[in-house]
Amino acid sequence: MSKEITIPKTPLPPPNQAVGSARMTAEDRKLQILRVAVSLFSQRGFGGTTTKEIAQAAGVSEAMVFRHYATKQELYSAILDHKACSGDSMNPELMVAEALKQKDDRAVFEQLALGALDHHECDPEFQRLLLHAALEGHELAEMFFEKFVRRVYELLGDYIAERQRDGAMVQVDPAIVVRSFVGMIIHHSLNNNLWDPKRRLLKIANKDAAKHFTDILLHGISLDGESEPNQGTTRKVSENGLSRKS
Amino acid sequence: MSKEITIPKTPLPPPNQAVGSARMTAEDRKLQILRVAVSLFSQRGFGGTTTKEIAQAAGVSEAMVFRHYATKQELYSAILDHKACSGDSMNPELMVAEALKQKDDRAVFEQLALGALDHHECDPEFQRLLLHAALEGHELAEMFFEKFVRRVYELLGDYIAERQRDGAMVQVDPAIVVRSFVGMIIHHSLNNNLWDPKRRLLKIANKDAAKHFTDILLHGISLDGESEPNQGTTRKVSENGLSRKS
DNA sequence: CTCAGTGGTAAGTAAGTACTTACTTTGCGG
DNA sequence: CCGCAAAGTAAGTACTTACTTACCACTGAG
Repeated sequence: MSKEITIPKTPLPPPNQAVGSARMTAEDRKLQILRVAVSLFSQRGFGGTTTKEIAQAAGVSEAMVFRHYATKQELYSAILDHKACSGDSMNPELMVAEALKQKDDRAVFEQLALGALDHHECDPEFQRLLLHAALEGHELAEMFFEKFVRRVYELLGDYIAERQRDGAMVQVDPAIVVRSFVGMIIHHSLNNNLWDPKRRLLKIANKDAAKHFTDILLHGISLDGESEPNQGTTRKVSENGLSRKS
Repeated sequence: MSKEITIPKTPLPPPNQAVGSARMTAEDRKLQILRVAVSLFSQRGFGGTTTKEIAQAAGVSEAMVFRHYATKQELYSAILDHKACSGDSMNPELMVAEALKQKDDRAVFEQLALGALDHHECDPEFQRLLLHAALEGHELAEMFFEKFVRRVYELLGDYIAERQRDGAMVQVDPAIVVRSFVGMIIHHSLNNNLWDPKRRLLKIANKDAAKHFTDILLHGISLDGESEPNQGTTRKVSENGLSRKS
């Protein structure tokens, strides 16, 4: 079935010994090993990466890897810890605190989207690593979910509920609104990083993407006024648990 | 760093020899091996699954696996072929042909969403398999992208462009609308299958999810009429390349 | 200089790994 | 019942894997 296949085993970026093979302090070497391991694990996953490859990529012998990390597992965990905890933009609250207070819907969603898109763009390894971890059932994926995803849902969910009470948004389960919006963002990043890195389907700057996603979330794409019965099926919103003023 | 971790190696569903260890025809056994391999590969990925495990799960000796599939790669490819080509609902056109002709926007989007959600729900292995393939850079992922994803973008994109010409939708790049909508759907399935199988964040029937996603795409969540300057920043739609009759 | 400590390695080892070979069992048409 | 092909296996092979051991080389304080 289909033609012969040999898994690419992408040709291993040339041994990273630029200036690296010169003697380093333990700390530096440990970090360097971690960094090349990040790159390899994110490309090939845990099971697909060998300690030998890691050592080669770092320009040292395998024994050095094991001097710094007792086991391959420990190295993997160290990576995920490092990525998840070195909290650069790991805090959604900070990113939109101002907008939240001012109840500036557009700013809330757009800033959040832009923050996420930029983060995924400048650190694409993170998303791949996380996916691998989730697929392999690694507990660090669960940790990320609990510590980050959950908080985004609470933060945004609460805000939406508040705006609904203000009469500024339609009555839908806030969770589904969050899921919709997060879906647009994550899926877009996933396309850029994994499925379509060449941007064959859609090439757009993060800023524009964030704007358009926010537009769609807030206002949708239909132009028909509140009347204009297009099909009879169009616009029976209230049947779906949605209610709208007009 | 963090506590000791041993990758789960989920305890291997008990040797699948229900009645299976009785002698089977070559054809049946081949299919059975393929089926258990699907399950294992989707759980552990290609690199994480051993041919021994596959044989054990199928209740036969390893040699049998290699009688039916010359190499592990061939087995993997056979699986992806099988999944991708056994075109149950692999054809988006069919699912919405009627609605497309009638220009029933709601039906187009809602039916597509429901179809995808149902498919992912009743065959969760497929999504995992595909993700593994994409992460590992397997060409079958590329094939899926070309044969399916691309067609969805063309189909939906063309439809949206048409509706824009009809004056029924706002002028945005159709591709970004497609991305938004597909994002909601895929991300929702991914949550259900991978991140949050217990539905802690959002528990909702596929039918309802499809409806709500469609609602949001078509009409958004804001209630402020076309006027009512909420913040000054809210509603400068036309600046973003969006135009709206109003 | 010396000599201890640190950064580094060559060359293992035991347990896997994908894949083979040579052999046994089983069912079935004649 | 015979014969024989197809279903099935036990026990390899050649190689890789994660991890170790025992040893070197450089450096800088005394």
